[in-house]
Amino acid sequence: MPELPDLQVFSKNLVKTFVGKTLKTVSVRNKKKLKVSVSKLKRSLEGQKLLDIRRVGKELHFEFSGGEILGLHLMLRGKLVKFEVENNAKYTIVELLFADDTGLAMTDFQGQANATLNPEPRDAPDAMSREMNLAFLKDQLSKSKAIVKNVLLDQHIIRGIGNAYADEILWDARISPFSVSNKIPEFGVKALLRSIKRVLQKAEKSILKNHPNIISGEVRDFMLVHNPKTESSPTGAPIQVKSAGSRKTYYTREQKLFK
DNA sequence: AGAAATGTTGCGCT
DNA sequence: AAGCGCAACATTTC
Repeated sequence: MPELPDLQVFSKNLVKTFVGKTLKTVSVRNKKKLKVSVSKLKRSLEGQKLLDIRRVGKELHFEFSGGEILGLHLMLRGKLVKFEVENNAKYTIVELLFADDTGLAMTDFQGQANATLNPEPRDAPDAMSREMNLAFLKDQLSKSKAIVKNVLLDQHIIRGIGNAYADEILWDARISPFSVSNKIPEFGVKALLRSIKRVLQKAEKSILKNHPNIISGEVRDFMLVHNPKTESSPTGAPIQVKSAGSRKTYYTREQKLFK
């Protein structure tokens, strides 16, 4: 559910509540997606101090004093819930209980949200990182015949952009989501890069301002085109919708189609 | 009360 | 063979 800007704000808010605390117990209520044994997870993390929480792509990384990292991925419907002493949330996947009896649970009624111990570092740069620059984007687009929206969404190429923000970014850059990646000229790639950074940065600021303590859910009321309640873009063009499965692409004729 | 929404994986088709 | 489209995940929330 949440996308990069939401997760970025969650990580900041979680830092305020939990960093510096010592983990008393980690409990796994649903181990379908857990790739290590529960005993190894407990051995690695329990008794360790939480040093930092960072967003990496669409994951949240909890860094502990022993050097181990717990990665949480909320997938489509995962939620984070704070609790005291006892976690009564339904559909809990994992729960962290700290020494002061405050805790954090990750829940998901679909059972898709997952936890990883020491997630593998990936080559693909985070959308907000310095490595995500013009040279990189140009290179990636030049070697792909896929439509540009699919490149933005491909977590093996760029980490962190989801369906809704991909539409917002492409509208901001005035590039059609159906443009063929290797046909986009340099000025288009530049615009796209600027829009990636601008749209994500603006969204993060807005979420932080309007939902200063949020650690769950998603905020998308400010979205300009990826928004079923809106009929036209700020510049007056009717918004078109194309469905692919259950996911939708929102766009307008203002966006240039390179093919 | 029925539709809609988000991400990832894996499979089949072109 | 790269790239697309779909199904599955299974319940909540609007």
